[in-house]
Amino acid sequence: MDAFFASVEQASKPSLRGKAVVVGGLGPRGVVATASYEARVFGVHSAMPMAQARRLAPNAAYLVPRFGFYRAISERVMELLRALSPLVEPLSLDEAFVDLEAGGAAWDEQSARLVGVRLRADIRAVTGLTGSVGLAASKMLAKIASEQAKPDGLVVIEPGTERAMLGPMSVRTLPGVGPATGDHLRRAGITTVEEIVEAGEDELVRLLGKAHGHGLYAMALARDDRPVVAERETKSVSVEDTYDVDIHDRVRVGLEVQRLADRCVRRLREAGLSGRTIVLKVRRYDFSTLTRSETLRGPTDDPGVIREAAARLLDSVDTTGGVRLLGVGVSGLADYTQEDLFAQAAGERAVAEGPVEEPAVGEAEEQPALAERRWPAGHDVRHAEFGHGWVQGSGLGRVTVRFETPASEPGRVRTFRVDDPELEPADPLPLVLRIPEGSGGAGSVAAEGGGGSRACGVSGSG
DNA sequence: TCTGGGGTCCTAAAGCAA
DNA sequence: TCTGTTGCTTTAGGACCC
Repeated sequence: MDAFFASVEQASKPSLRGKAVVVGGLGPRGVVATASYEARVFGVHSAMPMAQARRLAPNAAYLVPRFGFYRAISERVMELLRALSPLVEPLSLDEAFVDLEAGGAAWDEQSARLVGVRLRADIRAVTGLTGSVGLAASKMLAKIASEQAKPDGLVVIEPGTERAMLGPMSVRTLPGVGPATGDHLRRAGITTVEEIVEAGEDELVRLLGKAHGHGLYAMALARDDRPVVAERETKSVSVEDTYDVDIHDRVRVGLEVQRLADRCVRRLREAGLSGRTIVLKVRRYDFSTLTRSETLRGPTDDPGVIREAAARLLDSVDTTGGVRLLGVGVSGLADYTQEDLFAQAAGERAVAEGPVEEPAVGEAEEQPALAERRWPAGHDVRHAEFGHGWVQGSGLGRVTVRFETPASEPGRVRTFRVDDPELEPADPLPLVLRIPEGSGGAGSVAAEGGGGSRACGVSGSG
């Protein structure tokens, strides 16, 4: 999907269409999650500190992400993909690989192109948004193709043309080459893909180590046989918070770690998981980051156990000078707990006395709502008199609302007191009024398998 | 006003057992 | 018994991705 978060906001807010829109954390330490193409013109891009974005594009609209809404839209797109093939590998809310050959949806370039064209039309019909499609014989190439297709395009990399295409491209094009590896290679005089090939496999391994070296050399030769895998098991669950100002008070640090442990447990339980290894993450005032971990004898999802482990780990870290981020995570996951095993053993002797109700973890303490927290920029609201709108900004006891809907003309702005009884938070409205019947033609493309594996990337964000 | 949050994978060191 | 090798597990850190 193209500039996904920003595009969703533009689709639901007519007054923002064609305008610079930046979605991300709005606090003093926020970063950009997605910038609309209009905002990118000013040099704003994802992962950029919000403060810098505001300097570059002071007149852009700045909104907080609405993940629940994005997830719902993402799910509709994923459904379209799953109609093409059972092998769909989501990479994020806005990107996925599809193995078209496995789905019998396509077997040669012509049929694949047809599928891509139809898919893009279906995405538009179902979500009102644009998506880009890259078609190629491997995941790496499909991904590169989809990058080239953005925004709102379709690119096919024809078999046989891969090496010539990759050769002059930057090493940074290849998956797994980020800033650090890019620098490393540049210092060795390697800046393009063909220079990787010229350097040779041994040199790459010498420079980058075994796994990375072999892997990158193969990619440079356009060799990539990684399969599209539909169901990948979660390996870890974690939560973390960056604080608006550094925390110096050791007692407060301890309390935050307990809260994070509880949040982590909640997530763990929602996923029906438990884990053996507890990880504490601390980012200090100077941005230096350290982790401490402890592995238990068996997996647990017990809030007390995880809280205690996190507290023990905190004992071993020096927080003088202040901390800017704290995190708690659990890995070594299982879908049972040590206690289950004991219970099972016990259950073989005695009949269960009925389920023991664990006290719900850490609920109750929903913050007494700073007015600004109640009216996050970009979130939908409903006013008894003026109808549906969204928060344009809030502060100083006021909240400014623009009244418009996805289907309306750009609307008018009005300002209210934050405690105005006529105003209440609302759910997002659907972006398209009518979902076309039978769009997508689920499973309607029949075919037998064919030549090389064929991956199709639907991609965006960038 | 410098630098989010949720993940994955790899490496290296150290301890331990065979 | 001493020494060296190998391999597994735990821990810590780093790079990368969206």
